[in-house]
Amino acid sequence: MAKVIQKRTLETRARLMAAAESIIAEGGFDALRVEEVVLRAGTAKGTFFAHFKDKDALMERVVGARIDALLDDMEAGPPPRTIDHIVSALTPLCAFMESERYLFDLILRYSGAAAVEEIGEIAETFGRQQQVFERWLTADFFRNDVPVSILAEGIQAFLIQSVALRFCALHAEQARDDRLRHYLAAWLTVPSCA
Amino acid sequence: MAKVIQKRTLETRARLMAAAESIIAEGGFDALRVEEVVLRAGTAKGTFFAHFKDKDALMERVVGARIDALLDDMEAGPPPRTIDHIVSALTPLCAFMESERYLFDLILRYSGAAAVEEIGEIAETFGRQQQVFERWLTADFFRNDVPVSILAEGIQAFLIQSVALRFCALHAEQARDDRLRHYLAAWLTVPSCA
DNA sequence: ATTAGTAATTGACCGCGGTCAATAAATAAA
DNA sequence: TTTATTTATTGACCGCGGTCAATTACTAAT
Repeated sequence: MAKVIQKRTLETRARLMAAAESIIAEGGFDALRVEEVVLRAGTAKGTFFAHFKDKDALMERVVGARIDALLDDMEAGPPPRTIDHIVSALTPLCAFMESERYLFDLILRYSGAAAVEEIGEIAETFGRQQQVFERWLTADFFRNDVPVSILAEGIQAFLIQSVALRFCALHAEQARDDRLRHYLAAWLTVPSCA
Repeated sequence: MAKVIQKRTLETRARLMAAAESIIAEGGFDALRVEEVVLRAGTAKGTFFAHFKDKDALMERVVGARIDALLDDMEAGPPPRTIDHIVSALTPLCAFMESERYLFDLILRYSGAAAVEEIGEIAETFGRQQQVFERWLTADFFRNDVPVSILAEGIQAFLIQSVALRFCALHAEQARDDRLRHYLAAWLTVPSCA
């Protein structure tokens, strides 16, 4: 009862993915149109939806892969020892999320899995992110009066907040790194008892 | 050069708003269709877009008004003195944002003003929220080693995080209030020096 | 009243994501 | 090979948000 995957299927999917990547490379995520994808891939529109549940499912694939690559980099290095280290370790991920408004909204929308049975790629990356942060925090360079899981979730919250405020006309002038540094300094360290 | 506003105009807009409210009352924000709005209001489709820039502009009006009402309640009482007070003061707002996935995404998308010249209703409510939090924090029941503006932004971030994780299959089991309480306890108080 | 000028309304039309019954291609059974 | 069954592909069609040139309703000037 092994589900037979035809070679044709894989080829078609690869063509669709390649078409999508080329469109994104040219005009960004926001510019992707399903009709343009199938045009470049040389298939009918219906074929697209036979391979992907909807347009967002394709987006999740592409975006998930990008974020995974960024997380690979984060995991590669040693745990950061200072707030500044953390901020600079987070910079590539922030920059990616900030690169397009459409992208940021998409990531937020899928950061939580809608259903347990099918957790999307983007939601997976948020789970991974959580693990990376927890590893950083167990290295014991920061406060330990609060469970690392809570601290890690806080980093996630502040990361999103920092990026979100960059899209906000009321706060856009402030540098993202600065803001994030202030948040994390207050979140991850405890004022010395004088 | 005062722009003359015809009575007809106000009536039409009122009918559109009333139609929208009735649809939302019946099926939630997610169920609103522009075609259904104009049908109930007895106008043509084009009329809708003469009164609102797009569908989301109407949504902003309605949602903005609801959030404003909730903020009125928050402002009415005295500043909360404990974490538990804060959490319960935030509960109605959280419950509203959590009531519909579509609504939550909408609020996030418009929480930051896209352009300075036209700040939407929802973005306004986030500015007001900030002010309310800052007032709470200047009452001096919580940590004061960090500027109140930063602390207030943190509350906002944790509030959103708490609601977001409720929509997340990976974390949905935990109560929202509990999570928020843990965040805020770690954020707003400083461990005593023993 | 008549006319000129402005503001509001209309509905046919478009873009684009998504559906589905019909068809074709691949695979397994005879 | 032929037939039966599963799997992939197709494109006409739909839903719904949004546009715009044409039309109608209103207001002010003569």
